Amino acid sequence: MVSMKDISAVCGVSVATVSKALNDQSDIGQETKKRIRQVAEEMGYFPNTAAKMLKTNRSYNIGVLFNHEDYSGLTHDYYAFVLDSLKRTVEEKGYDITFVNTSDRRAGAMSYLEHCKSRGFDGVAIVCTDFYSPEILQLVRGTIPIITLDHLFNNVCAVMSNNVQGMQDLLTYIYKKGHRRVAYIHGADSAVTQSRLSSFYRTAAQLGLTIPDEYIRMSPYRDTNGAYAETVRLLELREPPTCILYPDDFSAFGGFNAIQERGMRIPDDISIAGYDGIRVARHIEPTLTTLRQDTEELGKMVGEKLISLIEHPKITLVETLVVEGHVFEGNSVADINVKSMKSHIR
Amino acid sequence: MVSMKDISAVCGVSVATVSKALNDQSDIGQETKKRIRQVAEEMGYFPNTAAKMLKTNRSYNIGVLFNHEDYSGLTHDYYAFVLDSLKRTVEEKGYDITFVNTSDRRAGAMSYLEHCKSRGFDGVAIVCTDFYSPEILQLVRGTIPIITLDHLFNNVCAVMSNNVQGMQDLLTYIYKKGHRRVAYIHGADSAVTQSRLSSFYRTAAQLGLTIPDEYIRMSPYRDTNGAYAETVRLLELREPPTCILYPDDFSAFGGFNAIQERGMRIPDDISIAGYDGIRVARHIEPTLTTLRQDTEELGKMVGEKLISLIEHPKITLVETLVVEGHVFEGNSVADINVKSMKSHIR
DNA sequence: TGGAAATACGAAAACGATTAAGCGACATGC
DNA sequence: GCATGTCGCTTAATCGTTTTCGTATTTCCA
Repeated sequence: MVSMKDISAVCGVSVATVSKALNDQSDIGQETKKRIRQVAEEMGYFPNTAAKMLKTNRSYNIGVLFNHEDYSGLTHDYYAFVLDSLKRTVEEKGYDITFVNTSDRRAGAMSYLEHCKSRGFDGVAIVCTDFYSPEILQLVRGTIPIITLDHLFNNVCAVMSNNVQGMQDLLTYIYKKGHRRVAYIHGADSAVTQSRLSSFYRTAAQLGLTIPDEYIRMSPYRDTNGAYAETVRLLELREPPTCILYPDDFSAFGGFNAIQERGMRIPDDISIAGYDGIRVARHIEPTLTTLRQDTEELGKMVGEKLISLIEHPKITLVETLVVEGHVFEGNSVADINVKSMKSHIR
Repeated sequence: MVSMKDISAVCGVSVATVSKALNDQSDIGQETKKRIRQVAEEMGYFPNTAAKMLKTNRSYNIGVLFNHEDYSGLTHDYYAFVLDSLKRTVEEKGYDITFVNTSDRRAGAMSYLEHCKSRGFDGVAIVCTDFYSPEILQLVRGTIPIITLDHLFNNVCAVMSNNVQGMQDLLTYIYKKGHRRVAYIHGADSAVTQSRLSSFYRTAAQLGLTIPDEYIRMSPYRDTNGAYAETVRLLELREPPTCILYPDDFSAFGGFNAIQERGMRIPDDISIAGYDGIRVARHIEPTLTTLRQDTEELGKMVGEKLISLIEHPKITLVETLVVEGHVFEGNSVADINVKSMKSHIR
């Protein structure tokens, strides 16, 4: 690898001058600068990142924390799309992305925070993990700029998909379609689940819906079998719902199957709705009505805010950025309004 | 950050000694080593990766090349699962993963190879990209250990999903189910496509199947609309196929919809099969018969071979590792054997 | 007991960059 | 005419490690 020393030798100047020329510093002659840059170009020079890091304490490298263990991480459409958008956003600004090592559990391995400091990450995006683990707490309390996705820590920047508004929009949409008996199979306990669930209750109350307790069930996220089982139980009620909400689109497929196996049709006999807006939901028949989260925007926000935190720490607000989703209108929710029936007839 | 110098001061030894103690070198006393290690632990020491890299030319960092532009990259189930497995594999061995920056197209930005050298990657896994681009060629010809997924370069290690065997197994399975009129909508031209297509023809010949030209169609990977359109054309043939193979599971959904919209049922009226074995294929009804690629094994192979290439360059063979997939038997392919009809009746 | 070998440690150079301080030459101001 | 300022460059220190080589001390054996 050609270094500044090599260039300085060729140009007959000191390495300091080369450094200044390449970094566009002020105290250098136009002529010299031009010549040095040209020679550097010809010799195929590129900087040694390690040396630069050592001296400047800047890595132009961002850590991304993705935990697999209990979470689906990378293989979850939602996170994959957010990461994809995040990657493009920061790469365009000259940053690279490195995963925070979460699998090295050998003796003497470093904690997340230590690992991040050791690698010299300029900032860390915590995307998908157990936010209550001690290691994560240590990390967010450290001195590295941090941003979280879909979780709030005190005094830490966060990007959140608006689950409250999302659930409200989705339920309101369903209400407007004429549904009055709406069941909600929610996911396992988490901040996200709580937002959605309380929004569900509040919106139902505002709309004047009464939700019997047996309409509220739990099934872990992305567990099609669980969703299947809960769907069966809902269908067996004396007064079954006319519409079922699922924790996510994936779970909705479980419900989908339970319903079809009993010879019922969607949406004619019963309506369903998912959450997330994963691709395949738009490509099956009937297309799934769901709350589509804006993963492109979420990833972009995470990246831009984190870089702002890194580059302008003083003037960057510690705040929570909220990204809106929107109802994706598939055809899994039937319109059962009397009004609309009439209009159909007319 | 506490450095070796700090530790040396506390212990009253030189930094050289500290370095040796922490790196388990030979020429150091047992007593001193123990003491230094203990102090290091107490002071919360961890190494400065940049300094270490600078000195040793080892980064314990692996570059992963994922291009989004025309390829679905991260958001493609297949690649996401491979990456997930790769990540776990290398992290357990103490390596981190950094994406090769493919989005920085600003003036003066580095080529892939320069970027990799600049970051000091110990090795690079080329997972998903346009393998024919000049930048990629420059990269594989460089001096960094390289491994590719699903593409062969001369003198470069590769991990391949066995597309030849896979297609053979899939078609044979379908044949055994009694199908004699099998259509294949293949993906856009690539090494993978060619393997599958030639395997399809060869297997068909071996089985004594005659495949009319109009049964072979093209639709880009993961293009549901394209698959939809081609399916319609196949269904409109004077003698339509009894089974249609798709480029991938996602495309199969396009066919799925085309078929259902025409009031035909799967598999009673027509059979379909996908390729890849993405999750959702197992969770819709009818479950999709497909060739499931072993993403877990693929990612593991990529990681292990690359690390072997890095750590034992002399004794590591430059070879192509082939990973077998297997037919996932859903219920989208009907058994139309006379024999089995009989056995049904019996 | 003397000398060779083994052992434990330190001094210093190096990796490739950045940057503060300094220095000569020349122009400017009063 | 002398202090002052500006420009363009060099010198040298520094970031935190690793590693070579040298040296002092101990051990071992003839």
